[in-house]
Amino acid sequence: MKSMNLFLRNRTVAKLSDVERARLEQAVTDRRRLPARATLLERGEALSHSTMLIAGFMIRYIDDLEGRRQIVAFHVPGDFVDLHGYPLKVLDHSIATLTQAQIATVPHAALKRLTDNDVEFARKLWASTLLDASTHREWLFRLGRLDAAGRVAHFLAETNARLGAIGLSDGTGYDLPITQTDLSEITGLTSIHVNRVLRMMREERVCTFRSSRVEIADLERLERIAQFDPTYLYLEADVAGTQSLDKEIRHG
Amino acid sequence: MKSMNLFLRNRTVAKLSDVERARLEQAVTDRRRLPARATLLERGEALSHSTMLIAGFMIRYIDDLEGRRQIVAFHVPGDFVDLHGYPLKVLDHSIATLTQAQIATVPHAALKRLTDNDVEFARKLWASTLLDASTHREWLFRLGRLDAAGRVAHFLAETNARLGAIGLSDGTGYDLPITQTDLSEITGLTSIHVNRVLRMMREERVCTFRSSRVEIADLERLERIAQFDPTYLYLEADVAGTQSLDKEIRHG
DNA sequence: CGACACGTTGAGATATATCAAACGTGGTGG
DNA sequence: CCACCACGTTTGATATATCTCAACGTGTCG
Repeated sequence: MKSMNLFLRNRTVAKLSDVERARLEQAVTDRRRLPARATLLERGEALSHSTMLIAGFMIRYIDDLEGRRQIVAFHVPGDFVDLHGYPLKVLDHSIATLTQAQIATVPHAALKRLTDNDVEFARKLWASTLLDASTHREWLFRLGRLDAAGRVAHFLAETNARLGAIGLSDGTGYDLPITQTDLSEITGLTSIHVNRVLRMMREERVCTFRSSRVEIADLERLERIAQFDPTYLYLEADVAGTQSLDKEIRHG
Repeated sequence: MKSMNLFLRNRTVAKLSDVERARLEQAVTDRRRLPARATLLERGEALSHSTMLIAGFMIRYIDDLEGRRQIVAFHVPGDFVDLHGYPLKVLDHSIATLTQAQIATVPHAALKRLTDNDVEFARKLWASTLLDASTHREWLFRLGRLDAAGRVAHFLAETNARLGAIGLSDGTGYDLPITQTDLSEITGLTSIHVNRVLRMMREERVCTFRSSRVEIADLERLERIAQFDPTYLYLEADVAGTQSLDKEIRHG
């Protein structure tokens, strides 16, 4: 599989041309497989290349004093996991795999070469890092304004939409081989409480999360519980099985 | 006052040269004053220019279904409030003033002109938007892992450090003309609980927040309660009155 | 088969929210 | 200059969501 096939797939901003995609592809110097739950980068390390996720799931996280981690980003195939490390040079967080993963590496020198000659391309890469920032903001909304059920539902709805955009969800379910503890580190809850929320969702026939798979029984209700409005993902309108709320509701 | 004087002041990344600063200054087409609590931009609006905050405080926020807002970013003088609107074109959140504010406007056409001819400068602007993303991530940590006292303390410690970098805090106190309700919308708490936390901080002689002013009695304790580690701000080492934790503690 | 990681459940503790009311205080109009 | 109003702050009593601790269940893999 080409590494860059999924990058910015079905996004409304920063759409890459075939030429740009090919150039990025050529800049890949290394492809490899990472085991599950492996740390790729520690907070504070200097970077000389960036990582494209081709298959599997990765996270970015920050630890507190007791070593409990807060996951601040969740990555799906096609995500340029640490492209922001190119302009920033040092990262303020760590990066790890959640599942076994396949990655491709692009040296910063190559990115420099590509962007020095092509302002438009540089602007697209810039925009792609801002999509991550947009997702950060929605996560802030999630943690600051939603209760436990809303947070879990929001993550499941968001992941459904993102996976839909890359062909890994048809809107009725998707594979998600992560633990309830991972989910708790994403949602700022305890794994025990996540478990109770999941039971409630199962009993209420909203969705199930069992043996590494999410089955969505009632997408509309899931997204309502989550107050999910996919605007922030900048996805093409027809992508994914997302019902989405009538925009007026949220904007009203 | 020159609009761009404070932009990226005392940051370790994306430091601007005098020439770059002057060019940005020349790109300013408009300066004006905004009243307190005025909305500058609504989520979803298309943008043709970006806003530099010169004086006062502004926020970016997302509303939930009941119209309660979650503040996702807090801006101090010298911040390019919506530079990310240049590559993104449409924003996923709203922007408003908290206090009376003074702003300068830079048209996107001018930004295009400046960056088309200067790749290095473009990369710096890119990096500056990534500093915001870094702050978003720390806020996720704050909401996901800290209790009420920690969250309030974290915001006060962060603001102390950021204001220190632009000469508006000497580490013992600073002006912060916002309400406890604003604070609650930043920290994801109720204003009543924020009030109780503030009382505790006052009684414990950590800091006071009264009549629009923060007085820090014990910065080290404030930062410990907040688990505050300013790495994510990418500030010059000697700036601000921040004590900061020994890095080893947090990284361990 | 046993070990280990992950999931599930219950009982009780605790942090934070909610509801209600009183208290400043600065600004405005009479 | 006073009276009043609006807004923000403060406090108390009570409700509730989530956490903590502890135990038990279940599937997978060596």
